[in-house]
Amino acid sequence: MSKGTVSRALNNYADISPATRARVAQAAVELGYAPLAHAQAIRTGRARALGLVLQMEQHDAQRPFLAEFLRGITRAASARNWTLTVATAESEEEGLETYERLIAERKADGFILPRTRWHDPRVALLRAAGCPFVLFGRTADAEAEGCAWYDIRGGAAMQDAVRRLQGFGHRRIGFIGAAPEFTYARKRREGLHAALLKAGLPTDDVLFDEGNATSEDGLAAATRLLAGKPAPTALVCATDTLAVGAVRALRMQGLKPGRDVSVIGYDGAPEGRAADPPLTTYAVDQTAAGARLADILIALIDGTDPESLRETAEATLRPGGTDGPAPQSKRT
Amino acid sequence: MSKGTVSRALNNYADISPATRARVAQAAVELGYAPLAHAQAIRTGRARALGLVLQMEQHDAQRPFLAEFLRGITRAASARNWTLTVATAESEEEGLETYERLIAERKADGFILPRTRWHDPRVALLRAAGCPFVLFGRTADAEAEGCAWYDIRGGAAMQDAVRRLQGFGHRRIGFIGAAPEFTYARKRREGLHAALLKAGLPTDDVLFDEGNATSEDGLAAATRLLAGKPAPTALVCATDTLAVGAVRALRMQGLKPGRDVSVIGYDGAPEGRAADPPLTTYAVDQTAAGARLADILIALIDGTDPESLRETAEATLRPGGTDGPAPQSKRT
DNA sequence: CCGGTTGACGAAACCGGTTTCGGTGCGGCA
DNA sequence: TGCCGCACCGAAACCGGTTTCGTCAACCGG
Repeated sequence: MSKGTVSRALNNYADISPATRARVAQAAVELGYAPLAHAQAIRTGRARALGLVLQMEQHDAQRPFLAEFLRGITRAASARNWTLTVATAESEEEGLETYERLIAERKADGFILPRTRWHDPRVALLRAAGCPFVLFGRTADAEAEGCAWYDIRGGAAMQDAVRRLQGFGHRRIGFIGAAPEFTYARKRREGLHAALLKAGLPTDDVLFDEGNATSEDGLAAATRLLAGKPAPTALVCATDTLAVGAVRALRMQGLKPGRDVSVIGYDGAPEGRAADPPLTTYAVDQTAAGARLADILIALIDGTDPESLRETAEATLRPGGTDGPAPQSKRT
Repeated sequence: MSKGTVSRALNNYADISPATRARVAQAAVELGYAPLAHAQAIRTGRARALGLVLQMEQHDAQRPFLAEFLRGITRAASARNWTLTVATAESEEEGLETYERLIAERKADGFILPRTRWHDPRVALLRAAGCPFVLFGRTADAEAEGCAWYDIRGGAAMQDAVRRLQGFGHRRIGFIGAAPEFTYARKRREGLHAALLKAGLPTDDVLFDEGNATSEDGLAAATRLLAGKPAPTALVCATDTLAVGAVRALRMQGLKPGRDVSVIGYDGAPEGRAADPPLTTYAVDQTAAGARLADILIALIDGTDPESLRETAEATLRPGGTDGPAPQSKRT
């Protein structure tokens, strides 16, 4: 039997009789034969590999759920017999070089772009290289540029947080935000701001403390916000990492989270769940996100129209013990 | 110029004149040319890809430092122009199947085996397939089987912990261990036991609580140990995750970590560093480990003798606030 | 001045698949 | 019976590199 026949049989070509196809499949199992991925790639141009470049910034908010994220990607990928190629970079320049190298060597057929920035240089690079990619989050002009994306509507979660806190009787709500060049930070801040406006609650600039990353940043920001007069009775945080720091700030001031001051986080990070009391947060399903991103990217590589590959999902409230009714007596 | 010449020029063959070599290199830069990795692989048999299969057990102690570990691997790999292929598996069976698939398709030239078990089925599988691999940790017969490895001497850290606690005046030291089928758990337990014996301190069975994984397990184990009579004045934990739970157990009993009971962890996990007070722990440099593992594996694939590719490193003490002098008054 | 080496490169085989193309055998129809 | 068309499969080109082999020119010593 010629190798051409074998190849067509394994690839389900129409001009192979069912009998032959079965015989080939049988023999493949017996011999433990599987076509070498790179030998296929040379002709098809498909390495059947997704690419993921992790930018290891000093305080990578993504680290706690990296494992879940990878799990989602690789599960979806291997279901279609694809694999994941991971690279890391210490800086933005190195990151861009890494994309170029992976594209040039064709180590990956397309990329998942985590932690999108509002103006993201990776988009221009990949577009120029003609390399497919899917955004986790969006950029300022993702729509106009015809990008595919998967986005968790963090703004909606912030609105829900405001509703929840308002229901608890809170009126003065502070925000501990992250670096606004990241889309997620920007969207969460905008969502909170809009919700406060809509609810008729104060939106003083002094209530918004942005540019934070680490737990220590969260502690410092909470300390600043609580020093305001009047002080907010609730703090909404852009990430759980920040929220953990904020809770620690409360403790240092002898305040009880959930009673004296409410704290709500975002992410659903393990350190929040394990904290005492557990953090009230809007949890993101990172496994599902990774899986959908992989599916979208593979569809994109297979030629699907990017405009039809845009999905959003919601973060879901995971009530903990760090929020509750606003204190009646005015604290000073 | 023929493509054969170009290939030899780029691969530094001896029979290419320096002038031609320079001209080719120049042209490659100008045209932005880089050989397609899979096209090279077809002839050389090298995909220049390392493989890493993560077994996503329910409570994967490795998750907190996965990012650092990946960083180390990919940094070392890309320095030699290799990449990393990552896969995940939900169970051991699925893990073994994943190795087989990756080997059959030659998506990876070799594997890094994290979280080695004392009797590890992956070794037999990879050995049978003739696929190079390096162990992070060792197996029972790694030496006899001629395996390459990189190992952090957790047993030595445990010995150091005993010395440290003995210096603080502790005599009755408990151990919160992990599942003993994992090499790291076994070695840490053995190290502690040996050190206690050597120091002439008690080694009652009741002082050893094994098979724990999560922070909740650590809490429960600490509660059990502290209920013993006489109760230990110090707890050494196989992982920081367990130690965090142990500290919480102390708090629930109104005991102050570092004063009433000392707790020492192992790993150097971020949740321990960020805890209050910061956890005293033996920190492992996961980035360095990943980097060395990658270097070793590449050397192995290039044909170096495995027996010469065995390295060990030490965990380093990172003093925190959870240990200190033994309480003078006998607690009941 | 000439034969033999050697250095440097081109030509072509090769890697293991995919895809195109052409041919064979068979059945159906006139 | 003869012709056509179709289903099916083998042969060969092709993908983009690597590696082997052979050739040619220059250079060397005698």
